[in-house]
Amino acid sequence: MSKKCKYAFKALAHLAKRYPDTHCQTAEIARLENIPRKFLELILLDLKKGGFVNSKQGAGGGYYLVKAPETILLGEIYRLFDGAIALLPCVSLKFYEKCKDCPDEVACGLHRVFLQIRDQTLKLMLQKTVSDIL
Amino acid sequence: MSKKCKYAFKALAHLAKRYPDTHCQTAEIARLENIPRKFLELILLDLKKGGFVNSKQGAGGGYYLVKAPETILLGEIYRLFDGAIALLPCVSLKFYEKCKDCPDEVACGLHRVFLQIRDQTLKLMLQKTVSDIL
DNA sequence: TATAAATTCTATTAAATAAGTAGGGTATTT
DNA sequence: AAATACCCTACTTATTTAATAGAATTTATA
Repeated sequence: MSKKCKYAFKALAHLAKRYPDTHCQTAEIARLENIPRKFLELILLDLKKGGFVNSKQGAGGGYYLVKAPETILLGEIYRLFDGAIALLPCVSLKFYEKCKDCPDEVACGLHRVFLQIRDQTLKLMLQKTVSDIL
Repeated sequence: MSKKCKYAFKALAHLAKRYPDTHCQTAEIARLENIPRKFLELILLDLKKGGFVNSKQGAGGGYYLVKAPETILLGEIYRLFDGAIALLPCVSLKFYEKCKDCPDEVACGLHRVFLQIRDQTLKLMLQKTVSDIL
């Protein structure tokens, strides 16, 4: 997992603690969660584009969760920042790509095993939510 | 998974088909498995250093498995080429690193979830062997 | 014993990705 | 009007990935 993705999880967890009452500023999140401030700004912007958070500009503004913490699946966030959950593109659901070197996917033993691994990882990632990491 | 690691799996599977009778040359493996030849050479060298294959130099030489296919765990190979199986360094068994930004690992919600994911991935990776990808 | 075949070793390279940093623009409150 | 805080684009630096190149070494065999 990239640091960007990890920081995103931590930022969401931070916002979840305040949900739904109030909002937080990037400077506060950055300080309390030990995330470089300018880097965090980019991350929160991505989370906003993804529809997970919203913001208020100007003095006294800040970020807040749009959805309840228990409705934000960890897998969705992972995909937003790091792409495929699968270890091989040919077993990916959302980022599928055919292997150039593999003539027959159905007969491929690697495909079979890493599909199993993807299945169980995906199951947990789509079952666990932001409220599970508080 | 890096291509290097995927190619390593495919090369091992190729050698496993001949085990224990005969050996294969890199040129043959490269051609039949669609792997760049010179790249494959480096990979086989790493597998040799890792103790999984052995080689015979000179005309008529080649590579062959040292261990039976069913004793080569996919997780070992993965670690040799791509390092940690875990998605976070702080939940890695063999490549553990403390998170600089996290004050308390035990209380960390991310740690908890990604430890679960690591556990189930590790279980499959150390249970499946080269003979499972033939 | 020369030659061809095959592995071994070292170095280099091009492209992509990761992890930030910088600086100004825009909106809002006081 | 000034301060605050998000918004946006660009840039940088280091690392990793996926090879490629070429020569050295070893071995079988003709």
